[in-house]
Formats: sequence, C-alpha cells, structure tokens
Amino acid sequence: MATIGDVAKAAGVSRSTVSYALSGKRTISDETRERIESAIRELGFTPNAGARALATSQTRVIGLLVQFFRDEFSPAMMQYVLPISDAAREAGYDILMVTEDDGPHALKRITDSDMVDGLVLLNVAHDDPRVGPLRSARQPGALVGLPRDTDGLDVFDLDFGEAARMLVDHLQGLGHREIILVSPNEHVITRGGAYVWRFRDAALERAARYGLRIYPYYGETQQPDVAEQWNQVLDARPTATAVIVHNDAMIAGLPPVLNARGVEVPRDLSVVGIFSEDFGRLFSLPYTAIETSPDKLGRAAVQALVHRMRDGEGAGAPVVRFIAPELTDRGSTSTR
Amino acid sequence: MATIGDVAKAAGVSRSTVSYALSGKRTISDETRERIESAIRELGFTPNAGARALATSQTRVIGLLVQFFRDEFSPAMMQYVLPISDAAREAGYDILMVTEDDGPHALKRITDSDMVDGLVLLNVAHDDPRVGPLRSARQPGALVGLPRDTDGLDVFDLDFGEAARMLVDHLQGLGHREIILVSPNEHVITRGGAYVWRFRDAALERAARYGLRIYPYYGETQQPDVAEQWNQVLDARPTATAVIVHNDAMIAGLPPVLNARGVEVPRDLSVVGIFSEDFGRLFSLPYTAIETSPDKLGRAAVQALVHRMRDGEGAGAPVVRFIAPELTDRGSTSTR
DNA sequence: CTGAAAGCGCTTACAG
DNA sequence: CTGAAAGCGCTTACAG
Repeated sequence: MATIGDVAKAAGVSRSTVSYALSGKRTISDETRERIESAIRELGFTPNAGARALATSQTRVIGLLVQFFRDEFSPAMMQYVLPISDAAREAGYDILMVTEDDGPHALKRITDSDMVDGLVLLNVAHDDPRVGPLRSARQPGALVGLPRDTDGLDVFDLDFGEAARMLVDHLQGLGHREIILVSPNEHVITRGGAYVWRFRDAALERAARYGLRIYPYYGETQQPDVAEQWNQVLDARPTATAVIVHNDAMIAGLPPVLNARGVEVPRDLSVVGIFSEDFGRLFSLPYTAIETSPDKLGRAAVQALVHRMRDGEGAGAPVVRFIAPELTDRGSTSTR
Repeated sequence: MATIGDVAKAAGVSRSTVSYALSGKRTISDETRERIESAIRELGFTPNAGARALATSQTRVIGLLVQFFRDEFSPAMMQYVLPISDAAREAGYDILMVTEDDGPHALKRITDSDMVDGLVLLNVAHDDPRVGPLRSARQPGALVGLPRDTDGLDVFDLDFGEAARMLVDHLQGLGHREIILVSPNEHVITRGGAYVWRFRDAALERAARYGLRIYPYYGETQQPDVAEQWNQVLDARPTATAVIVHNDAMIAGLPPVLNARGVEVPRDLSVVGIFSEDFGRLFSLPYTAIETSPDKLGRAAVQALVHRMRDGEGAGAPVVRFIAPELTDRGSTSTR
C-alpha cells in the first residue's frame, strides 16, 4: 500500500506538506495541491488508520457495548444499534461492537488499549457493573438506560414514570376502574432493570390517587408460558376492563390469546402498551401505546458522546436526559 | 497511560525485553519476568492497540458488513451478528460493524485504511456490489450468501435447493398433490437474492417430477398486506392441501389468518417453512421447517476467515460450503 | 538470556 | 508557502 512518503515523492514535496494538504490545517499553493491530489489519486493512497491514531491519539472509533440477555425476548436490540451506527457514521466515527458476556472486562480491554475514543453503553441496569470501569476509563461514555448513580455521566432514557402516568390517565379518563398491569419478568428486576419499577410504581401510585383498582403481574418471557399466563390472568380478573402491558413478549403474544378467547378489542377489553413503532409493526400489534423511541435515544447518546469526545472537559456538565413519552393512539381503547 | 517504556524503566530492563515477555517470543529468566509482571500490574499497563497494529500490520479486528434493507422484515439479522461476534472474540478478534448503505464504499474505506485484518459480508446477493471491492482489498473476506461468481472467495450458505427438495419430498410422501408455494417478495430477486430462485426452481422441478401441482406466489413483507394476501391465496386455491412458506413475514403472519379462518393445522392444511429455531420461537410458530442455522453459517464464516488471516496464502484453496438443511418436525403436516 | 536501534506511517511544532 | 525532524508506542531483526 502506498504511504504518505510515496505520495510526497510522486508529488515532489515533503511528507508534511502532503499531511497538511490532507488535513487542510495550513494553506497550500494551488499548484502544489494539485500535484499532491493527482499523486494521491494515481497511487490510490488512503492514510493508515493505526498510524494516524498513534500520532493523534484519536481512533475515530466508538465502542458500542451491547448487553444481551440470551434467555430473554430481545428482537428489540437492533432498533438501538442501527440508529447509533448511523449517527456515528454521520459524525465520522466507526463502531466497534462488543457483545461479550463480561461487559466490564470488555470495556476495560478496549479502553485501556485505546481502541476507541468513546463508548455507548446499551441496556444499562440500575447497578450496572460496566459503569465503574467506564468511570475509570480515559474515554467518555454515554448511557442508554438509567443507573443508580448518574454522577458525571451522560444518560439517556425514556421517562418511564411519566409513561405509566399517561397510560393510567388515558384509561381513567375513559372510565376504567379495574386494570391489569403486566410488568417485565421478575428476573429483569433482579438484574437491575430499574425501568421496571419506575413504570410500575408510577402506575400504582397514579391509580391509587384516582381510586382505581390495579392487578399487577410480572409477565413471562417465552411461549408457551406467555399464552398460558394470559389465560390465567384473564380468568382470574374477569371484572378488569383494561390492561397495561409493559412487557415485549407478553404484548406480542396477546393477539392470538384474545382471538382464541373471543375477546374483541376495544369492545370487550381496552389494551395499551409501551413499545416502539417498529416493534409494533413487526408483530402487527393493533394497540395504543407509548412509543419507546429507540432511535431517538440512540442518536441522542451518540450526539452527546461526540460532543464530549470533541470538546473534552469543555463540553459542559453531564446531562441526564429523559425523553418525553408520546402516546400513539391505535384505537384499542374505548369508554367504559 | 503507562507505556512499554514506563514498564521497562520500572522493571529495570529494556523495552524489547518487556515486549518479548508480553509475546513470549523468546525466553526470559524467571526473575526478570517477575519484575516485569509486577511492574505491569502496578502501572496498569495495557499495550496500545494502534501502536501494535502499526508495528505488526495486524489490527486483530474483523470488519462486519451488515446490509440492511430497511423496508424489509428483518429481525433475523441479529441471529447472524451475534454468533459472528462470539466466534470472533473466541479467536481473539474484535468486530468493527459497518451498516452504511453504501456497502462497497464502506468496505473500501475500512480496508484501504487498514482498520481491519479481514471481512465478513452478510446477506450477500447474487450480484453483490461489495464483492468487487472485496476482491481488490488486501484483506481476505468470507461471505454469508452465494454470489454469482465465487472465484477465489470463501462462501457459506444454506443449500436452498436441497431444502426445497426435502420439503417437497416430505409433502409428497404424505400424499399431498396440490401445494401452495410462497417465496420472498419479488423485489428481493430484483435486489439479487439468488436464494429465492434456488429454492423456488428446485421446488418446482421436484414437484414436476412427482406430477404434483404447485401454486407459486411471491409474498408480501409487511402487515396488513401479509394477512390480506394469505386470504386471497387461500381463497383462490381451496383444493391445495399444503403450503410451503419461504418468507419470514408471511410465515410469521400465518397463525392469526388460519385462526380467523377456522383452519386447523395439520387437520385441514399442512404447513412447512424454512426459518431458524430462534425465529420460530420468537413468533411461536408451530410449523415443521428447515432450520436455516444462522449461527452455524456465521461461525463457519468467521472460522474460515480466521484461518485465512493467520495463514495467508498457505490457507489453501477457497471453499464454497453449503450447509446441509435439517428438517425440524413440529407436527404441522399430516397424511392426505 | 538481554539491549540498542531501526522501523511501522502518520502528525505537528519548529524553522525558514 | 514549504521542509526537516521529532515523536506517537509498539515489534523485531541484529548483536552480544
């Protein structure tokens, strides 16, 4: 492969001049510039990324730490990854995607070896073991998901509390008095998914204020458990007129259950959920829902990170940003 | 960050000795080794990846070129990405994941700048524009998906022809004489997905040999088109006793349609498909199917690539490997 | 068993 | 407007 030295020789200039022509960091005479450009073209020269990284201490790579819980229902992850990858590229960065089970170790590895300029952590848990190593790393990071201690971190998440209140308000306004609430599986809480109780507690509190009756459950994550649980719950709560579903597997598995039971939505039952538009389309879900906006979250995280990578300490105080939930009405609720 | 020079100074040896202690490429006295190791520990030293890459011409990074067709139904992509990432890590490589729309350009960018030691191309089309740039690249590549010209390439794909024959044989053996065949959407063919006609032609040919009647269709990719098309097709072919579905969106959307029509499987209709186990679980599909084995394909591609990156020209002749289809019987077919 | 030195391919003060 | 040189942090022949 041609090096900058080859280009310099072919153009009859010094290597530094070629470098400056490339970066535009100093003025070059038109004639010199043209000779350099044609030499670059003829030799098919592209700067070596490793050498450049060594000289500048910048890799132009963002580490993306994806955390998969393989026992879980997660076709949703790609909805975050793709917008992040797009946003990174638009800002001139590539993505080093790390899926190792041992997230903290992986994070330490790629930061200590200076493979990346910054990090995006996906699916951050309340007590996420990756946050410690992130704090010790030289590189800045942006989180998608809310950890217990946000001190010094850029954090992006949906406002799950507000989302829950919006759904309860919506149903209350329609006159519903008994509501089934399906949360994620209990082991998600064990794992530290604070969004579970942020949503759940807010829903319960709001319902209490209105004097509504709420029947809370932790949902299953796989078929056939999902269908079975739905039948049990619906049998057990015949007087409930609405359900709020905060569980991907449970809402994806709901249509056939209702179909089999002859339950018509919203005539017999009002259904609301919280899931992304893409997710809803994937499973043809005809339910009114809070949009989770994975694309907005992912892009916001990348933008904050890019700022911080560029401006270092000058990037200002860290932000914890909750994006406002939006309700997409698909007509799955009716007055009672 | 500590450099190898800091370690050398702390241990009272030369930088080369530290380097050799790290690589194990020459013998070091026990005493020296211990001094070096404790210096490394105390300083928290990790070699700089860029510097190492520059010195060795090896990045230990694999470029993963993912091609998304955003208008399409593709929760399936992650099933390839994850095993590839795992296999790469096991072999000591990280993954640079590229999702740019302009695949050829992205490929050229990361290979010319020497960001990667090798490439995995996902979702390779019959006339894939990335194959040309791959051939010109210094780095080796492995493909998942069969291009028109495989010369000099390591290629991995499912044997779609054999898969189709197995399904036809299966139905024929049960006595079915009229079969509906649903292929991917037509624009997939336009885009060069040769697997469409590899499967379709083989099915038609096999059926012809048996004197079976086949009703071929190109399926939709999104709801509500999917359900609508199913109803049209089933209305139009009341005498068909079996369907073969080679289309993710169509098979995921089949259960509610059959349910609504009161069609019981396999009593009223035999159903077979071709999809991965994970995909089937995701959509709770109770259908006998050819397993597409994305994990096997992804891992095989990485392994071949790792070989070629390690052994260079000595890695032997390129391989085109079709993995043998396996039928998973979920009891959705019966005798006629 | 170990060290001094050259080299990988860039960038960027320094000097003119 | 341009060049010579030092330096980024490693690895690896070469020499002893």
